[in-house]
Amino acid sequence: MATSGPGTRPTTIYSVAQLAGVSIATVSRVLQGTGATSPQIRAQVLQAVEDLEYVPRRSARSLAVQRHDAQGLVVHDLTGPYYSELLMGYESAAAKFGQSVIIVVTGQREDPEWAVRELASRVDGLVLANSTLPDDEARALGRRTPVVMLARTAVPGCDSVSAENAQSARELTEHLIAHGRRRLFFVGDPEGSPDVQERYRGFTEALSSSDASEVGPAIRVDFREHSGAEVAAQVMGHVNGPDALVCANDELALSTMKALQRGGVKVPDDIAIVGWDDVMTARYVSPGLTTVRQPLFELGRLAATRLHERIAGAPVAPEPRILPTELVLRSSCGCPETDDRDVPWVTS
Amino acid sequence: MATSGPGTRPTTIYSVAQLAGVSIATVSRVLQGTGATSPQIRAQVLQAVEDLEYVPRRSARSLAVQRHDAQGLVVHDLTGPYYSELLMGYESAAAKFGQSVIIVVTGQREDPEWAVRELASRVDGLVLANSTLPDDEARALGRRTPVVMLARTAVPGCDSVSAENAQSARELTEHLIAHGRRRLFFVGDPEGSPDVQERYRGFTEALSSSDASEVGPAIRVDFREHSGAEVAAQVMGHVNGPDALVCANDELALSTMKALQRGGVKVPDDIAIVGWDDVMTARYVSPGLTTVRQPLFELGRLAATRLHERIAGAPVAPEPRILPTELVLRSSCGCPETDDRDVPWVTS
DNA sequence: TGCAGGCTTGTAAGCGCTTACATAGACGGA
DNA sequence: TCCGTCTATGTAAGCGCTTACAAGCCTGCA
Repeated sequence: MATSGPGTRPTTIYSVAQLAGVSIATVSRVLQGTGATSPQIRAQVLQAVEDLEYVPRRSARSLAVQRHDAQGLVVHDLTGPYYSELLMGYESAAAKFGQSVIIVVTGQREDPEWAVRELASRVDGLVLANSTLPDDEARALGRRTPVVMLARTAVPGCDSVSAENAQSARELTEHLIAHGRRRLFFVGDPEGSPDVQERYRGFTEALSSSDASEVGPAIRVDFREHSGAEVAAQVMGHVNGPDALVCANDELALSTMKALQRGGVKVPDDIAIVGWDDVMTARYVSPGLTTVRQPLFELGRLAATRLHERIAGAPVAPEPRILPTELVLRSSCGCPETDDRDVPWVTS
Repeated sequence: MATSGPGTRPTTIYSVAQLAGVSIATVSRVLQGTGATSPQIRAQVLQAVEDLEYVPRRSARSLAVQRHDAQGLVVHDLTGPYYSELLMGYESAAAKFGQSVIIVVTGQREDPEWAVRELASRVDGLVLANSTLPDDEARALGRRTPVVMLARTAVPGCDSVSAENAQSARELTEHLIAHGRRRLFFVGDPEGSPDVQERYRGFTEALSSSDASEVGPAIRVDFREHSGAEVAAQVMGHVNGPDALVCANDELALSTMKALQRGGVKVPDDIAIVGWDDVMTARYVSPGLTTVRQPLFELGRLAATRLHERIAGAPVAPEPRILPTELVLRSSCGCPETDDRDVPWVTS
């Protein structure tokens, strides 16, 4: 029974109070459940609320209680499977705390810093993913509002959650060496993101602590799919090229693999290829792509949870929280064809 | 030079006014650019704003101007590549209008309707994707605030944007018939979403206007990857099984294809398979998956734009806005191996 | 010199909600 | 019967911002 049509004044706490024959304070108390109220009055108020389809204005409440019940999530882009799952985890945790999430994608913004400041004024705290804001800006923000860093180098005064990178890179590299590979190259630009930087670090560490080969410079390309052709061309041009490629992510690994295969290179016989993220395609291509699975949903959830705690008054955690990752061995590294555990097309 | 530390009172328009030696009205006018201000005063104010790192409280402004400069986006889940791109398009358009976007994922909510009502109280309008709220609830919402329906059957009083489905389904089906296929089955549950319902309609229309075969019932399974094995088992059980499968989306098509291949069925020789969405995997598998590409980014952008117009006062569009889709022919339908236009691993 | 009229700035009244405090009954014990 | 106490409700003061309106100042013209 909405009495509010176009032109009618919107229903406020005053309309409800009037209809229920009580004061606005009483309405507020009934709705908040704060303060004692007689069952009689409560019923009247709730009835009026229902009749008018009353929903309190968020902005008025925020102004009064100095709280938004909302968290901000700032990411650079949303492409790839990476973010949808992260976002799911984030949103689901935030929902449990009764928090809304406002999302800002800085990638295409003309003025990211302004966007984030603006965001900060409508939330109780924010999560900053990598490649969104420079560290000093982040730190400044962290002084005024709770901030959690996501998959990015720790900043003093801010919490930090991320997935483990260097260790898995080391394992992956050692695994390739165990397969007899000796000329390993890293593909992707370590400057591009802290994640990749860590992966590159793990890669070089594993390499230099073995007698496999000298550590060559990384093949610096953009992380996106279109770089594959470029990498393949570069690799096939070598006289004594690599026999293994550690790629910064799966998109890069997959497109490189395809381009090499089209060029007549055999994977993994001639060149082994591995990546990061375990995207859906990784288990559909042939050979299956060996990669590293990140707990993305969990990462999102953790970020939301930590931010919520901070908003509730918890102190900044002294240590960054780092989630373990998991090697997924398929056959692009030289392992025998997968036995199909955990692939969805097999009934178990 | 943030003078605000923990414990200090937060900076408000009053602090700025005081520091600049003017009234709060003047500060507001300078910041809004409304009303004439002398260059002298303006400079003082801006200086103070900078010194204090002042950002106006959003809630106070919203309360005063009765506007949030925010849009709500309600989706059922975020899995798959579908939503990340849609979201990118949405966010980028909204950003251009100076709008924030607050996102609610109803999938795991205990009370979606409450969540959406709550959302409605902190935004100027909302976009409702399919499978989020029942129609009557949506319509009720549409009476009180601008609402745009996304990829969902039109609701009177609400705008509606979606991608074309029936037509492409018809084309896809006719294409398979032209390949000589005669026993075509649809895979996926038409009840599951309006999109799929439309696709099924196109499928049956094409079939009944040809002399290919009778229209069999759809193989009703969940849209997710794990259904592939089930479909394959069902299909291989037939004595005179299908020679073509039109799957409701790519995930289903891909997992079914894999499962069939593992069962010794040749694609496309024994059975042709097609899907919808053109996910990344579709161009990496062998044979390449014939599918339908939807303009997701554009769809997101359109939804944001339409909502913005509605918020600005435009009337509800009488007709739903339907974006065209595009057939992507690869070889799972029986076409010869793709010539690799538009695949990223080929330098052009 | 006086005053109309155009600028610039200040004053103050909201916007809708929460909440500290005041107030009015109801009840029980002295 | 009176008063202290407790409970249920109302009153009113904000929260930080915008904006209609008032007020002051300066310019230029009669």
